[in-house]
Amino acid sequence: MDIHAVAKLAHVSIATVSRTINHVPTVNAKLAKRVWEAIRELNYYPNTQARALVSGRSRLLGLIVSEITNPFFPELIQGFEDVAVENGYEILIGSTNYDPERMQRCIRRMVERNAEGVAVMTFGIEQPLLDQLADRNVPLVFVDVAPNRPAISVLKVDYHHGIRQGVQHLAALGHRRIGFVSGPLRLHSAQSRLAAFKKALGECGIAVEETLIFEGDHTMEGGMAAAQKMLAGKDLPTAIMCSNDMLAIGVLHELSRSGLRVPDDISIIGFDDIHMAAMMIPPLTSIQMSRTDLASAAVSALRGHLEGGQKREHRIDTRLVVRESTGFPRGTMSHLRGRRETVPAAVEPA
Amino acid sequence: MDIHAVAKLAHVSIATVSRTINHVPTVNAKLAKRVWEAIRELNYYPNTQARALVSGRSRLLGLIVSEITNPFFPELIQGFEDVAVENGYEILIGSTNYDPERMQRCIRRMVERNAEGVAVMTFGIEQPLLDQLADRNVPLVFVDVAPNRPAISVLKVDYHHGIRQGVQHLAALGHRRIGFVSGPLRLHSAQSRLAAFKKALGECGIAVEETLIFEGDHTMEGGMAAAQKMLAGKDLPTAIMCSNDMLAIGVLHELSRSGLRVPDDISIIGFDDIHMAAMMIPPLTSIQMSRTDLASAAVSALRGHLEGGQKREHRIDTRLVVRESTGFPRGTMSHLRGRRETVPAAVEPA
DNA sequence: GCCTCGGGAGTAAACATTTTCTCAGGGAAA
DNA sequence: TTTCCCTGAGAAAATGTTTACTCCCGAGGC
Repeated sequence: MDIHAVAKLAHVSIATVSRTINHVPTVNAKLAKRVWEAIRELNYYPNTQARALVSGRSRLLGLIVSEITNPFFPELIQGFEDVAVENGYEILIGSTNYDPERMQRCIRRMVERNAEGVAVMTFGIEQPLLDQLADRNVPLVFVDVAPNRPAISVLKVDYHHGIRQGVQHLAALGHRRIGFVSGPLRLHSAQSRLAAFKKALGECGIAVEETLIFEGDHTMEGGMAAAQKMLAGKDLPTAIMCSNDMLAIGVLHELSRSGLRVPDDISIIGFDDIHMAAMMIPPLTSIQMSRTDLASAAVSALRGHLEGGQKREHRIDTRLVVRESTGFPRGTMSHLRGRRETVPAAVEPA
Repeated sequence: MDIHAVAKLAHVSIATVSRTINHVPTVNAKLAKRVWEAIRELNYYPNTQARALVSGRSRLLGLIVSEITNPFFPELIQGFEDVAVENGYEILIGSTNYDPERMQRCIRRMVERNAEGVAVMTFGIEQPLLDQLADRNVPLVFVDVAPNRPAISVLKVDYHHGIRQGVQHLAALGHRRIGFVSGPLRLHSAQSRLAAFKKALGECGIAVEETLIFEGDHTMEGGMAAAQKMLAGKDLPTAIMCSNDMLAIGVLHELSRSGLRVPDDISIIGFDDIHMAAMMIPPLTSIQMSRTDLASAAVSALRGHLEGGQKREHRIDTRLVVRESTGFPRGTMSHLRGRRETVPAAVEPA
């Protein structure tokens, strides 16, 4: 069931079969028809490794994410896969779990399998590890920040836009003490989000209070831990912004365990707007960063490098999605409670 | 940077390099050392496609899941990947989204890439589509049910055990009207879960009421829709069991939107025990089906076919994990509320 | 001392393609 | 009619491995 069988059945040479399969235009229509019929009849599939070997093109794109169990990433992977497959590429997934050793193995696998391009969506680079890829001139895409070399693109996320919308939303509701649960600050994206938050506070005329800023780790457990620390402090914030939705879910959970109500006692805003956010109780106000945009920008950046185009920088927007985890701060405008104009009415306790 | 370069640098033949890499024991230790040094110095990686081409082994395992955005599957993928990589395999992921056309493409990709084995974890087979794989004698693993052919294994999930525990738990709390939100009934696994539920009801001496059984689709939206239908009925159940956690989360969300409290008004039990279940408000009582067990059973079944072992059937356990979404039915034993002995005290509203 | 056996290393074939040459044949121009 | 060019198809080289086969050399047995 190789190309020779097809050639024999179609009474042509193997070269003609190959050309037919690859849609080389010089092949005679009549022969091509015979070839396609033979292919169908034999149920023939070209051998990918042989193709890759001789052509030097694996048609494989790598995607390295930090944590496949964070729902943000499956949504991203889905989009990435769809766009990649659409363009005739297969994808290779690696999940690092923030572990440099796993990262190392992922990269090794990408190199071994000859991935033609790799998207590193871990939101934080481990520079030395990636040299193996960069040294081989494998096109790369990063998020936020990237070494400045040829064949490397960056997806610049405009954290500031969405986060400012979030802070403005809180400020408009009357919040002045706004806490922040950050991601691990060694991650560039976590730093950017925190910086955007501080900047937005300034723009709203609110002073930054370092005691209201907690470092988490982008997991639900991290959110719980941060909330516990926060609750242990004496002067609670009236609203908390989180560096991602998983943190927000953890915070929400911990507040609920402590008997605090969201948004009546404390408002919460997440980041990413994962699908699950809308299902939380209360549904989580969050800052959306489109996974499909991110995915298609990543693929198109890689394709750019591979197929001649370029455009080294892509911009990704963020925007606030208001749901029911944000409301007026406790004690203010309480007579209006339940009649908020900016958010749909939450389910109030009986 | 191919094997010849290494051979040259180490002053040996390419065959010796190949043997060294593959740990063929006959190679002289001294030469092997020279080879390894050369490999390190050149930073050489063997070309996977060439290896695969000549050896006929791609060292690729396929994993087809129904929906990568359902958190159950990333957890499964994680486990599968870990075990596969541990055994020197790479994985190829396909997500069908319950769409036969996508399934078709997934299978085609698996065949084209020469996957050595494929785990079909869609919890429901599309028989004719899989013939392409079966015809090529690719070892397969299914969940619950599989065509009886050589090189095909089944992972039999013992739904009944966990579901019975769940029903018993509810019955012990005093529930007699227990609803069920099933998955899509064309999926074998959804049918099995429903059947196990009915059987367990019988064992607890509770009659099956068909009007309390709703068909969902294993998504949160499906759970919401089912809950809406349920709420539209006149005689509400006091507890609801769901065919997976996503449904349960949807139901929880919809009940909350309607002002009903869980577990005070209605108890809920999910299935799968995804990580997120513990973070819901209230934390979801669920029936655990271990992803890591499933993953390692799948890989070991495939390896069995590939490397000579066999064992065609693996058993997967399920067990109840009690959290706070289950409690006494409304109106009964209300004097005991807050003093349940079987469940940790829930956070009661003030 | 010679022959045989075997350990260990090298040579070359095989794997299934793509792609560059090469060549045949036909049509058009001189 | 001859020559040139062009179209289209086949032959063969090349891709980077693994592995069967060969070969050399040393040791041991007769």
